[in-house]
Amino acid sequence: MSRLIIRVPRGFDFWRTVLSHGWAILPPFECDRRTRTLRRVFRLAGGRLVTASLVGSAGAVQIGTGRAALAPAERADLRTHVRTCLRLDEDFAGFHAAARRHPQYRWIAASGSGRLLRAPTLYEDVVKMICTTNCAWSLTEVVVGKLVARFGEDAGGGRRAFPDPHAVAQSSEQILRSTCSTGYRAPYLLELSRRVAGGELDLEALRTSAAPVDEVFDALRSIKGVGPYAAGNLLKLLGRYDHLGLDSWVRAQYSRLYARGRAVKDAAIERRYASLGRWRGLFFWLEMTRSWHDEKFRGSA
DNA sequence: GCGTCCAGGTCTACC
DNA sequence: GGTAGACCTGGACGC
Repeated sequence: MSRLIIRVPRGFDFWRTVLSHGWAILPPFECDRRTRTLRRVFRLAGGRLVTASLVGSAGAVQIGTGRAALAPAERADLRTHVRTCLRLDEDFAGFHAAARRHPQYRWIAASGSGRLLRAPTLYEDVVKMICTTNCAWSLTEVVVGKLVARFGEDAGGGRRAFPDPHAVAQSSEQILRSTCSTGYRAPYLLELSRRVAGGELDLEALRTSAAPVDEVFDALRSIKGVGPYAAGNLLKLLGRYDHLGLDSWVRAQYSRLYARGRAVKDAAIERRYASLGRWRGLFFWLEMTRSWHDEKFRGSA
């Protein structure tokens, strides 16, 4: 059995990162709460597909690949993918220092919160984010599951990779609608996949871009189907936390927390977090989901 | 079982 | 710049 170990930054909490938002239960991610294992198919350099199981331990993340023996270059590639997904190379010291300056946010630093799980590629994150728009979470699960089942390459053992943009690009609106329940999002997903597959849109470059956040936001907004909500939340997966990424769920949560259930204008929510600077989107998300996390972690920290 | 209504972001047309 | 309506699906509800 092949096993790799990755050392993690001090204060890193594997399970809190896994459950930081809904990505962990969207295929090809699989989340086993009983064993606290995150599993998925990774596409390594050279195109080989490997199913890896990730488990947190003291100061490290252990990666198991079953019987698959990996070449040195493949091991290095897998490590890179895992580091990307778990945000291990992102520095949260500034964020936690900022959290400690606010009594109501000290729990964030104390719990090591802040890392939001992401996919190995921004293409996968964008596809999934489009699939969260204008529908219930249950439909998001259905659509992503069908996309992976229909277009994801078979990795053996009943598992599939996330679809390569070329595979989706060769499809059609009609097929996406009829086999993946994408509805009116079909042309958006098709156009996105064709632009990425054709090299016109270099999404991965945005992950390392030093451009001002507004430029990156505009680049994301140029993708059909990506509006303010989707772009704001994709920015968080790029390590830019300047936007709140408001949707109906967080609006409702905010109104429950601060307005006794009454509706609150977006501008008022924005004003409340404006003083938190470039981290405001992350403060906002963690605050809105705090009770959600407490339920998930109760008695199991 | 069937029909109707509604919620959920984004796009487009229009003012 | 702001607003209204369309887009599509699944769930809730009434019959």
